[in-house]
Amino acid sequence: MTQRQHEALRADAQQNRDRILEVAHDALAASSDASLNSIAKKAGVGPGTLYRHFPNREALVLAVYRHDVQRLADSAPVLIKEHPPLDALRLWFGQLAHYGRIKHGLADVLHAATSDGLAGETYGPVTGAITLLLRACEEAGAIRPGFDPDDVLLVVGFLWRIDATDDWEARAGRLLDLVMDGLRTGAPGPQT
Amino acid sequence: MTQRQHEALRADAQQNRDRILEVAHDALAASSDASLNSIAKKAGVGPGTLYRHFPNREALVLAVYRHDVQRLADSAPVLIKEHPPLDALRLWFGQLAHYGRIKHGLADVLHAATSDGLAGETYGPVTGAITLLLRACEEAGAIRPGFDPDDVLLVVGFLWRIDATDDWEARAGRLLDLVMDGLRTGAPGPQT
DNA sequence: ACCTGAACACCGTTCAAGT
DNA sequence: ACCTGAACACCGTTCAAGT
Repeated sequence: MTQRQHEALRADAQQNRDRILEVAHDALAASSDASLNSIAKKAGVGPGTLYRHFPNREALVLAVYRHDVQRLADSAPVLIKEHPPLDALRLWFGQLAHYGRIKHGLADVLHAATSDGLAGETYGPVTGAITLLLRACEEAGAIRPGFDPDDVLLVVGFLWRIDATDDWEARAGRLLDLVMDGLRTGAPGPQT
Repeated sequence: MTQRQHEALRADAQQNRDRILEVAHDALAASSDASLNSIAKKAGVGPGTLYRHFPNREALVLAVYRHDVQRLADSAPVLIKEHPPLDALRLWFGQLAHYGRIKHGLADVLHAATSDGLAGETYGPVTGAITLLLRACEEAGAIRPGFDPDDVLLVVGFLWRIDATDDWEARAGRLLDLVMDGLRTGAPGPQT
């Protein structure tokens, strides 16, 4: 279960790193804007130690959710195998929705990561999954070709901004349908 | 040009209020997360004075952008008169995009205001404008009926999250087309 | 190599004291 | 009735000093 991150950290450093991630995971789940100082304190390390491992909040959050993001991304090919492409896409969006709701802190970070160069690291798999799903749909002739995965993710970003009312699932469903309809073949070109 | 906000503030209070709004407008345009303390200082008032007029950041931002929001809302009926409904909707989205880009600080606040009860005050006109546009489109048979204005605004929220690259207009255009296609009549019901 | 924790500049927010 | 500005608890971040 222990992971060698960069290669051969000193034993105590590795312990600190793991402990910080563990604490951060809980703290961020409880409140997505938990302060770094408070996380450090809960982890029993000085603030300097936290900053040594994670130079900024974004780096920490990305590290915390790395595994979850990977799991989400990995589900894409599975869905494609088990469902028609369009259904797979829609189902994956559904997972994305639930995912983004629980790990609430991730939303902003994901977007921030898009614009910066560091897409490849943690955020890349998400783009990869969308690419895969879009391609499958294209090949089946179910959606119009030429959509950019990042664009699609940007549009679907509303999922993270639906408030936690009790009908959020219905709302998310309706809005996902709206987007799906926009992606589909059959929507006309320009004008009425 | 001076506005009686709540009714009969004392003269110096009114001056302070105006001055704060003026400074805040510039400061927020320069950096959407300018601190309230720094705004108070630039306005030449103590922090307490700022808090007396605006109990929190949200209240200040809403007050600052009140007029701009109103102007945006007012353009909706004009567009409807001058264009076919679907074009009007699309054009209005375009204005919303430009608007949201310049007054960058407003984006989050708008969303925050949606969930809280205070929609009516500053945010209401936006919903009103969308309602108007959607209704015109429905009556022309151009879009499917039953869309919730808040839902539409939520989806279109990606406009505020497109980064300020030089092709953002093209990107925004593509994504708006996507949404428009989802709204249109002609998009099939369920399934491939 | 790595950790500690005091320290810095700053944040939002409050409130006694003034006029 | 309104304003001032010191004060509080906290934030992110740094860095000398320790082991």
